[in-house]
Amino acid sequence: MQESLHKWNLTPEEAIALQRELAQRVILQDHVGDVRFIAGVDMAIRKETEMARAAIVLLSYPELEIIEKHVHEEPLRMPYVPGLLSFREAPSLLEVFKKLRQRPDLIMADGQGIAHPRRIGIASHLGLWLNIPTIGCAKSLLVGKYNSKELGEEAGSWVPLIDHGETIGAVVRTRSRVKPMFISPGHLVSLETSIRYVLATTKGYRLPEPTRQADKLSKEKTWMEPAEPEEQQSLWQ
DNA sequence: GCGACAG
DNA sequence: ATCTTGTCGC
Repeated sequence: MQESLHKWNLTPEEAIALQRELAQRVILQDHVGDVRFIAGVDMAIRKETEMARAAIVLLSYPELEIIEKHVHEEPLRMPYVPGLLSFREAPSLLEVFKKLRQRPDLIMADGQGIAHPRRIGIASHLGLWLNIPTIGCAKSLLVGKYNSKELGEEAGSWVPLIDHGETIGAVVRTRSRVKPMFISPGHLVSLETSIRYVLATTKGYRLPEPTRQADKLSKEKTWMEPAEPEEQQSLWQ
């Protein structure tokens, strides 16, 4: 069962205050046991219908074979606000997580872990809610700086991502001569272990398999029929 | 005041 | 994130 940490329909000010509280609970030491199952989560949006589709894929490890895949569709709840992504996407991701029959030992999310202004990106937030180790696998930078000249062009090379003197993640070349990924611990995992699992689950593509498969599933063309206008409602306006 | 800004 | 066709390269 998921313990309800808090409600989700908050104002931006309330959400930021909540993040400051929750960030204090994030654990950056490894509490990763035997890893046999890794889940990847992602969400796609259909602008015209304002529908969201959350997707989760469970892979075996180290084989990386797909064991389960599920989606959950619902109307968008919140607009996108930089720094508050989890309030837009996490509720849907938690819903689709409920469909898993096998509890994952590790979760990889599309977005930041602690590489966030308040050190609680969507991966950290999900980890706290589920009490499962999580890793943030973002395709672009939110905060922090890094030495791009020191980042090698070959797959596997990485440099630390630093914000105000604090190491908050790593910029990782998952594929040779391709734009790097921005990796950061979410919850219950160290940066070193985060990098290790990202590289161990990357199979010739820029995105590691868990996130790549979830991304693919979320974007599949077949969507549910749009709801009739009278049963549509914007929950944030 | 001016940019920057996960997805 | 989404919109949107072809195209260059391994």
